[in-house]
Amino acid sequence: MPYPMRKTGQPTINDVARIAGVSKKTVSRVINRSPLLNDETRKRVEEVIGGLGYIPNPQARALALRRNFLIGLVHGNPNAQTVMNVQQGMLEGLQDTEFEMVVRPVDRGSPTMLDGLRHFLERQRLFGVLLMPPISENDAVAKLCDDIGCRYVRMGSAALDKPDHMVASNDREAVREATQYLIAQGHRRIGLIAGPHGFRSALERRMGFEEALGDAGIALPRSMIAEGNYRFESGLAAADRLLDLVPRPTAIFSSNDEMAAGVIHAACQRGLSVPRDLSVIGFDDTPIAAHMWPPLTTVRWPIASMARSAALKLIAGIDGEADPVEEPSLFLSTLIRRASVAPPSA
Amino acid sequence: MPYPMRKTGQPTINDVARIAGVSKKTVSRVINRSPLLNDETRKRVEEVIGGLGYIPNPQARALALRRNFLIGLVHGNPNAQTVMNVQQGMLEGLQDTEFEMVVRPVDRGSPTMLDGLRHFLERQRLFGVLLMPPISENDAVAKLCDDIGCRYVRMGSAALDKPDHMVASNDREAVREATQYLIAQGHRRIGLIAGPHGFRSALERRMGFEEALGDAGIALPRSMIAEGNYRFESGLAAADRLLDLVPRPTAIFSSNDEMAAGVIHAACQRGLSVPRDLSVIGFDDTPIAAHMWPPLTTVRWPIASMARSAALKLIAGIDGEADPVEEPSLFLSTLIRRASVAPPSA
DNA sequence: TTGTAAGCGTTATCAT
DNA sequence: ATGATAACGCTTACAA
Repeated sequence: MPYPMRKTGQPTINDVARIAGVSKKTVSRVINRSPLLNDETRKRVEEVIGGLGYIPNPQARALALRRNFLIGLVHGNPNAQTVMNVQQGMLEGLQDTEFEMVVRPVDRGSPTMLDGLRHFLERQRLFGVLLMPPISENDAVAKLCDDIGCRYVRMGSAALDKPDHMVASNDREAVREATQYLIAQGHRRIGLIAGPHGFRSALERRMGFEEALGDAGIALPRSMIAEGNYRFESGLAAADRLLDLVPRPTAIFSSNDEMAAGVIHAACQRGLSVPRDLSVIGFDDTPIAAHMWPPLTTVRWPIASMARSAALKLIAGIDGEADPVEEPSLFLSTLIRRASVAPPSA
Repeated sequence: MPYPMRKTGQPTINDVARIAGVSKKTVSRVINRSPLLNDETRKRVEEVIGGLGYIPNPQARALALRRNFLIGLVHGNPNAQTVMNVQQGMLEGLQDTEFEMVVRPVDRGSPTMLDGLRHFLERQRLFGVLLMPPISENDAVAKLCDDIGCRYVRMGSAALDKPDHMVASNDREAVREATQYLIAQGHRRIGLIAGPHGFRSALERRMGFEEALGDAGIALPRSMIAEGNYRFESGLAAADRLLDLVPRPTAIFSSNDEMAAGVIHAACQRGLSVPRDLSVIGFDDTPIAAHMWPPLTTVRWPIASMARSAALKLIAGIDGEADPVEEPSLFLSTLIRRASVAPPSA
C-alpha cells in the first residue's frame, strides 16, 4: 500500500458524547458554539472535552462542511522580503485560530494561471485566500474566488474592491510627500524609476511623483523617467540610464527599495557618492533599506499590518463569541528619513 | 450558522464508478495505482476519469487515510531570505504533486514549543514536515515526529540523521576554503564573526575557520572572535568590537551575509573602505550579497536545492509508478568571489 | 433544547 | 481481479 494507515489514539466526538451522556450532535453544537443549548449541558460537555483533551478532527470537519480550514496566500513573483512580511502578518492574524496558512505562488502572465488557481481552490476547498499584489489587481481572479465560493481579500495600493474584500495603502500620497521632501531639500532635477507597466502600485507611485512635481511647477521630461520591474538589476539599469543624462539628476525616487539598492550600486560604480552627488529615496522599508550604506530614506509600507488585517477579515464573522472586529481597509505609509538624502551640492 | 454550506457540482468517485460500470473500490484502486487490476478495467476507468475531469477529494482521502496531503515547513526565526529560498525549493519539489505546503513558524526556546508542534502535527495529520535549522538540530523534535508517525527531513550544516531523514551542507569545509582564500590573499589578522551559540551551523563554520588558520600556522586570539546572532545589528556590533582592536584585522569572515552587511556598514561608518582597508567574506549568497556595495564575496549555500531534495525525500516511495529517485543528502557550498576581498594594503 | 438518521467522499475489510 | 459493506469523524435535516 502506498499510503500506510496509522492508528490514532485520539478521542473523537463519540468518546465525548458517550462520557458526557449526550448525543454527538450536542457535542457538535458545543464545538460550533450553537446558541440554542442549555448552559448546563454545554458546561458538562465542555468539561469532558477539557478532561479528554479532545480536539475536533479538522479533516472530518472539512469533509462534512465541504470546506477546509486553510487560508491560502497567493502571490506572484514580487520581492522575497515582501512575501515574508506578508506571511508574518498573516500568521499573526491566524494565530490561535484553527486556520493554517498554505502558500501558493503563481505565475502571473501564464495563460494557465487562472485555471491552475481554480483547480487549486476547488480541490483544496480553501476557506479563503489572501491575494498579494500584483495578482490582487486582477479582477478575474477575484471573480473566480466569488464564483467558487472562496472568501478573498485583496491587498493593493489603492481601493480595489469593497472594504471587506480589500486592504489598501495610500501609495500615491505617500510618494507625493516623499517627492515634496526632495523638492524641499532643493532638488529640481529629480529622476523617477517607475515600477513595471500594468502594476497598480507602479501607477499610483508614479502619479504621486508626477503630482508633486506638477504642484511645484517642475518640468518632468520623459527622459527623467525610467521603468524597472521592481528587481535589483532593473534598478541598476534604469539608474544607469538616468545617470548618463547631462545634466545629471541630483535625486532619484525609486518605486521600491530593491531597485533603489540598484541605484546606489550604480552610483557607487561610477564613483558618485550618495547623498553628496545623488540623493535616493526608495519605497517599502524592507530591512535592506536600513542595512545598506548609506541607509536609505524610504517610504514605510505597512504590509505586514495589512496582511494581518486581511487575515482577520477573511476569518471574520465565524467566531460565534465576539462580533467581528472591524478591521481597517486603509493603511497609511510614512516617510522614513535616513542618510541617503541631502541637499544638492552646488 | 457560522459555517455556511456550499453545494459543489464536482464529480465524485460514485459518478465515475457508475459511468464506468464498476464499483467505487475499483475506481479507488485506479486512483491509488493498485497493482492488482485488469489493464482493461483500469483503462476504461481512466477514460471516464479523464472525460469527467474527476479529481479525488483530498478532504475525504485525508479522513479515510488519517493523513493529510500537506507538507509542513517548520522554521524558527532565521533570515527571511533563507526562509524564502527554502519555500521556493520546497514548492519546486512539490510541484505537480497532490501536496501543498503549510508554513509553521515556531518559537524555539519557548518551553511550549514542543507541545505546540505536537498539537499542530497531530491535529493536521501532516504527511510530513521539513525542519529548517536551527529547529532541525533539536533531536526532540525529530523524535516527536517519529512518535506520531509524521515523516520528517532535517536540513542542517552537518549530518544530523540517517540519509533519508536529512539533507546537509558541508559548511565546515566551505568556510575552511573561504578562509584559505583570505590567507592566500595575504591576510594574517583575520577576524571571525561567529553565529549564535548552540547552532550547529555556527559551530561548523567556526571550526572551518579555525582549521584554516591552524593549518596555516596563524594564531587566533580570542579577541579576534565576536559572536553574533545572524542578524544585521549583531553583525554591526560585532564588527565594531573587532574594528576597535589595535592593530585592526585586515579581513573579517562573517558567518552569514546579513551580519556581513553589518560589517560593511560598520566599516563605512568609520570611513574605512572595503576592500581597501578591510576585506569581508560572508556566507549564504543571499541576493543582498550581490546587491550591496561592494559586492560581497561569500559562500553560496545551496539551500533551495537542499529544500527541493528534502521535499522529494518526504514524498518518496508513494508514487507507485517510478521508483523513488535517490535524492542526495550532501550538498556542496562554493566560494563566490566578488569585490569585497583584496590583498591587505601595506 | 436535544436526539436520530443520513450523509460528506474516500479507503479498508473481507468476501467472491 | 472485483465488489458489498463498513468505517473515518463530523455535520445537517428533521424529529421529538
